[in-house]
Amino acid sequence: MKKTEVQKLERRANILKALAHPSRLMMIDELAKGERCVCELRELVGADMSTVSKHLTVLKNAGLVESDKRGLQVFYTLLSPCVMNFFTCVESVIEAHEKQPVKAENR
Amino acid sequence: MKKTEVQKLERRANILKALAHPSRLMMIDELAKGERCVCELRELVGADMSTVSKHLTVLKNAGLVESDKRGLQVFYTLLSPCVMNFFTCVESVIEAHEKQPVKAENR
DNA sequence: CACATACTTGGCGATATCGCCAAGCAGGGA
DNA sequence: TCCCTGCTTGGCGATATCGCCAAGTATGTG
Repeated sequence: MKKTEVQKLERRANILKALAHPSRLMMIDELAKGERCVCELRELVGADMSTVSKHLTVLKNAGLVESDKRGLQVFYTLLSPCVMNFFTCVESVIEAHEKQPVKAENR
Repeated sequence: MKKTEVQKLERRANILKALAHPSRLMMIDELAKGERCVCELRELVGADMSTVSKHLTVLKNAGLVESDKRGLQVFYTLLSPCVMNFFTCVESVIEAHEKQPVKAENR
C-alpha cells in the first residue's frame, strides 16, 4: 500500500473526525443557518466557552469553518455546506440499524 | 436543549466516528466494490487480523456493514453505499483548505 | 490608564481509541 | 478425535480526545 494513499485517507479521516462529535454537529447545524459568534454557540451547546472555542478550532483546522474577528466578537462561518447532505444518509443508516440491530438468530 | 436532541446527535456522531479512521475508510472503499472476507481486508490494510476484526465490529455496531459467516470465513457487506457520496464533499473541503490553510496575515 | 468583555491557550485528570499479543471459539479435514 | 484455519475476544500499554479551570491576549469603554 502506498504512502500517499494512506495520507489521503488520513486527511479524509480527519475531516470526518472533526464532524464526529455531538457538540460540533450541533454547531455545524447552527452555522448552516448563518454565521454565529462564539458566545451564541456557547449558549447553544451549554458548555464552557473554552470548550466551545476548542471545538471550533478543530472544525477550523479541518477546513470546515472560517473565523472572522470583528471587534470583541469572533464570527464563524460554515465553509462547506455540502456536509449537510451527509445527514440524510446518516439518518437512513440509523433507521435501518434500529429496525434490525442484530439478526434474529443472533439475539 | 432537549435530551432527545442530544441522543440524536450522539447517534449521528457515532456513525461519523465509525467512518473517521484511515483503515476503516479503506475497508469501506473496498466493500463498496463487493463483499469481502476478513482475510482479504486484513491483507488490504496490512494490520493484525484482530485489529481488522475490531475495526469491522465498529463498523457493524454503527450499522454500516453486515457480516455473514460461510464455512470458516466471515464475509462483510456494505449496507449503506450512500456514504460513498461523502467523499466528493470531503475532497472539496481538503482542496479548498490546502489552497488556503490559513489567512496570509496569520502566517 | 484602568477595567470589562470576548475569546484563546495551557494544563490537568478522566475517559476513549488504537494496535498488538495471547487465548478462545467454531467449522472443516484427516 | 485431533488438528488446522479463520475469526473474535480479552487484556495491556501507548496515545488521543474531552471538558473544565485558570491564565493570557486583544479590543472596546470610561
